[in-house]
Amino acid sequence: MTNIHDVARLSGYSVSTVSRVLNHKDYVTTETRAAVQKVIDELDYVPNDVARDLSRGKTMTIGVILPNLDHPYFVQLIQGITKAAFVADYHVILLSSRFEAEIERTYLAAFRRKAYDALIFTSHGLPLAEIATYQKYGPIVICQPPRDSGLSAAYAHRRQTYVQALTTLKVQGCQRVALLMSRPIAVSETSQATAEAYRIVYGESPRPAMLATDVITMADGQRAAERFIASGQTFEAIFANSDDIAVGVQRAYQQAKLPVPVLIGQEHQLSGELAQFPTIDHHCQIVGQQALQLAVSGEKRRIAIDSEFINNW
Amino acid sequence: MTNIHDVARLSGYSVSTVSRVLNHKDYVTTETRAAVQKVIDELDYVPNDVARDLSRGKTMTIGVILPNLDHPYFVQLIQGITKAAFVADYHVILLSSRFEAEIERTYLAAFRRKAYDALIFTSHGLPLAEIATYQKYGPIVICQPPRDSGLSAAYAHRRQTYVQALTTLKVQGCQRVALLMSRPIAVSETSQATAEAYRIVYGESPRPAMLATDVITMADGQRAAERFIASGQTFEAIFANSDDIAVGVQRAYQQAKLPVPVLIGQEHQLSGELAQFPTIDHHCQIVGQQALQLAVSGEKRRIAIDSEFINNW
DNA sequence: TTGTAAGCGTTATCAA
DNA sequence: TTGATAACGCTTACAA
Repeated sequence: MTNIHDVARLSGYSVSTVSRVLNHKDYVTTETRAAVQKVIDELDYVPNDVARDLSRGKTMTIGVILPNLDHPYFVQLIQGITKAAFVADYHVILLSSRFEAEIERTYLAAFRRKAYDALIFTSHGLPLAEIATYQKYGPIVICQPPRDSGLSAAYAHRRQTYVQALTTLKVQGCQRVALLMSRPIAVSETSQATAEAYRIVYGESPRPAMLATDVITMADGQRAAERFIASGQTFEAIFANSDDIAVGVQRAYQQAKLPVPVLIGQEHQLSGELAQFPTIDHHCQIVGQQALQLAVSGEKRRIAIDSEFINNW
Repeated sequence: MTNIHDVARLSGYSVSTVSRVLNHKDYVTTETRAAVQKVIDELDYVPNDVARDLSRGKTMTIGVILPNLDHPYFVQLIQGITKAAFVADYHVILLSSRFEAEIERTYLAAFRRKAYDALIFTSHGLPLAEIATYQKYGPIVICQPPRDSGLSAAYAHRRQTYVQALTTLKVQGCQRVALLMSRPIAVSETSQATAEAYRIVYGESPRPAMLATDVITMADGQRAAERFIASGQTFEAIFANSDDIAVGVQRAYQQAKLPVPVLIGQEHQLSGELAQFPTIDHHCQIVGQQALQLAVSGEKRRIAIDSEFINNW
C-alpha cells in the first residue's frame, strides 16, 4: 500500500507539500506541483479516505434510520434524501431499525463513536427526549413533528389535509367512518394527526371500534375490512393509510358481496389512480431533501411540508 | 473529546490494556478490567469508529451502486442487501448513479481510496471489463450475468422464464407480440435475455417495430402503447417489463376503445394482481441477499436465482 | 498479565 | 513557498 510518505520520499518533497498538491492548495510552485504529480502518477497513488476522515474529524456521511422499505413513504423519503446528499457531496448510510427501539439505540451509540456526521430518523421507536440527548454529538433530524423535544425536523404537515379529506366525507353525508392506521395512536404522530382530524371534523374522538391499527400492506387492509364486516358494523366511508391498503379494503367488500364504502387513500400510489379514489400526497421526497439539508447544515429548525389532497374523480 | 489515552492516564494503566478491555480481549485480570471500566464509565468514554477503521484497515461498509429507487427491482434488491448486511454486521452505503458511467467511475475511485470494503453494482453503465480491473482493490459484485468478465455476481436467471412466458403466449395463438424494455438491447443484459427468449420461442429475432425501449414507468408504458396504436400495428400480446407498465398499456388501449392485447407483466407487483395478468417474480430480495454475501465473503463466484412465472388466472 | 512503542495515512500548525 | 512535526485515536507486535 503506497502512501503519502512514499510520494514525499520519491519526489524529494515533504508530506505536507504532497498533501497540498493532493488538496489543490495554494503555496505550491507550478514546478513543485508538477514534480509531485509525476510521482503520484507513477506510483498510481491515491489517498486513503479513512485516514483523511480521521484527520479531518469528518466522515461526510449521514446515517439514515429507517424501519424498512416496504412502505412507499420510506422509499420516497430515501429518494429525497439520497438526491440531496448527492448534490451536497455526502454519503448516505442505511440503518434499518424495524421500528425497534433497541436497534435505534445501537445507531445512536455508533453516532457517538463518530461513525456518521449526522443522523436522520425517518421514524423512531425511541422517545424523542432520549434521542434529543444525543444532539450534543452532532446534528439529528427527525421526520415527524418534533413537539417540544428541541430536535430539528422536516416532516409532512398532515393534519390540515386530513381535516380537508374527512370534511369531504362529511359533506357527502358519510357519518360512520372507519380509520386505518399503520401504528397505534399512542406511538405514532401520524395516527394522532388522523384521530385529531376526525375529532375536529366530527366533533368527537374516534371510538376504538372504528379504528384498525398495524395496517401496513394491502393484505392487512383486506383483513381489517374483513374484521369490520364480521363485527357487523357498517361504515359509509373508510379512510385508509395508503392507496394499496384502500384497494385491500375494496377487495374485502367485493368478495363479501357487500357495497363498497367510500374510500380515501394516501401516498398517491398507482393503485389509487387505477381504482380512482381520492388520495393524499405527502410530498415525501421533498421532506427527505429538506431533512438532509438540515442534517448537513446543522441548523436547528423545523420545516413542515404541506400535504396535498387529490380528488380528481 | 476524551480518548483512549485519557482513560489510560486516569486509570493508571496503558492504552493497550484499555484497548483490551474495550475489545473484550483476554489477558486482563478481573480487577484491572473493573478499574479500567470504572474510568471509562466516569469519563463517559466511547472509542472513535473512524480511528478504529483506520487502524484495522476495514470500514465494515459496503458501497451499493444503484441508478435510482423508481423501479421496484432496485427497491427489492436494496431490501435484500440491507437485510443481509444487518445480519452480517455491515453497513450499506447508497451510491446513486442514474445509469451514468461517469458517476460510477467516481465510486470506483472512492473504492480505491478505501471508502468501502466491497462494492455491489445493482446495475452498471460502465463496461464489465473496466469494472473488473478494480477487483484488485477489493471484492466487487454485480447483479447481472458476469459473462467472461471474471466478476462475482448474484442475479436473476431470467431467460428460461421468459421463454416459458412467451411460450404460453404462443400456445394461446398469439403471433404478433410486442416487447417492452427499460433500456436498449445494446446496453442491457435483461433486454438481451428478452430478445433471445423471443428468438427461441418464435424462431426469429424481434423486429425493431415490435420493440419499445426506455419504458420505465406506467406512463411510459401508456405512451409506448399509444405509439403502437398510432403506427397502425396490431399486437395480439404485449410482454411488459413490469406490472405497472402493463397497466399503462392496458389504459392506452382502453382509452383508444380498442381491444386490449393479452398482457404479461413482471416484478409481481400489486397492480398486476389487481388487473389479473400473469407476471414474473425475479426474487430480487434473494438476489440482493446473495450479492451481499458475496461482497462480504470475497468469494469469487456467480449465483443465479431462478425467476418464477406466475400465472394464476 | 501488562506495558512500550510502532504503526495506520492523513491534515494542520508553525517555524523556517 | 516549503518542511518538521504534532495531532487525529486506535490496534497490535513484541518486550517485559
